[in-house]
Amino acid sequence: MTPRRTFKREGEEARRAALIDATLDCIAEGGPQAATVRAIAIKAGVTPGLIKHYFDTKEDLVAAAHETLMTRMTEASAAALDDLPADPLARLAGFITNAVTPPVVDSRAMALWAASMQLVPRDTAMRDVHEATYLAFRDRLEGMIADALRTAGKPHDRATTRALAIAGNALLDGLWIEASVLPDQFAQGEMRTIAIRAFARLLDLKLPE
Amino acid sequence: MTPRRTFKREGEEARRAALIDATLDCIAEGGPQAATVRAIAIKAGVTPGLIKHYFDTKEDLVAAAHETLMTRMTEASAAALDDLPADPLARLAGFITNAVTPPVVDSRAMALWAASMQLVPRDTAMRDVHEATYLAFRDRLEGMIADALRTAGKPHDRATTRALAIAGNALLDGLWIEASVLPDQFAQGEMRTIAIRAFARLLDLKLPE
DNA sequence: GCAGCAATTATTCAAGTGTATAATTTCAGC
DNA sequence: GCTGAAATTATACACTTGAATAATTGCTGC
Repeated sequence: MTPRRTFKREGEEARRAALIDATLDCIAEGGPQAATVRAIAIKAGVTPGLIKHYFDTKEDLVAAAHETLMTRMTEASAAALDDLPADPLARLAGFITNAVTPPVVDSRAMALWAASMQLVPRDTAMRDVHEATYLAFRDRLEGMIADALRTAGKPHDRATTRALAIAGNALLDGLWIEASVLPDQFAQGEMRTIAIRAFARLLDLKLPE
Repeated sequence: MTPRRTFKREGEEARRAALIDATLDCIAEGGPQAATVRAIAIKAGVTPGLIKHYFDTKEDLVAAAHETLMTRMTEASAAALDDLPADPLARLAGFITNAVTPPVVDSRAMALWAASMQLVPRDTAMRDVHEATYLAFRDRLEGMIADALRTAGKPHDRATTRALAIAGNALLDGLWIEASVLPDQFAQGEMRTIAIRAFARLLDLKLPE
């Protein structure tokens, strides 16, 4: 008889995290259909049965994975804030740069994001997560836009900053997508320049390039 | 014995189109995993075996479906051009409006688009299709931007119009996504106003609202 | 060190998957 | 009307899927 495979006990949190990471890896590499319980288990270094132990159903695991993904994206953009300068104009410029250059720009991240977006229209829970994530990012951008406008002595009422944040957010999203998916279409540093100048014209401000 | 199901012969083109439409319906409703040969066949009103007759493999059918989807999106934006006014500023404004309002804004279309985007990073054929589609749309936008700038007597060299087209395209994409996915976040007509004003500031032009 | 519990693996199962092949039916050309 | 070829259906199959259950193992508290 082949001996039963040896194993080590990990904490619940570690195992759940490992399974979620494995799920995201599978989806990134082969799409949702590649994220089978067996493939996930192998990538997590575990047998399929364990999934059932930590998640009632595979659907639960996939949902947890998508929620984790969105949370991480939000946290990543928040963490980058700490390294930005205090001056509102430089701060906004740094924020924009981060959004349209690696490592935020990344084809794997964009594939995962697309997988999540696909679920949003038909899954209420996913829509709620997306809505919260979207608004959190946009609100942060709106705050920085308001600060930048105030510094420059420009009007910055709520109606104006809201509209500019919606447009600015859309601009960053669109640039992020294309930079991630068609990197060869853009020269080194071109995206950054385009993004900064577009924001400068959008806000009618001089932003440090 | 239950009698064998009666059928009618359709032309090859009609059947292929029906199968492709059925595939897109399945993906839109339940994601790629819902697009099984049986589900597709039922929706197309045929039996699963027929798929094999028109497509060597299911993968071929799915690939054809995605290519058709992208082609249709391009054609839809091209068709709308014919109904636009000739005046460059009004024409650009109309083009922008189309991109951020129904029927172009549509959650089903956005779910399908997300499904395609997910494939792009790991499927060269899909990337080629996406790249061609993206450039076709962007070039069209660049032409309209150049016309609008010329009309207004503003500089419109290639380097400038290229950067503005990349940014404008990203802006429209981002707004289209959010309008499609979170329609409740925006008041009636708000997206249109935001898009027009954002373009006006981006190009430093007065666009008809 | 040992008892017992929970974590983990192994095994099993029914349902669903894509595809290949055989059996029929439609329809165009004569 | 026949006939033959092509379109379509029906059937079969091997494999994968998610889940449920049983068997074992690692570990904590004593």
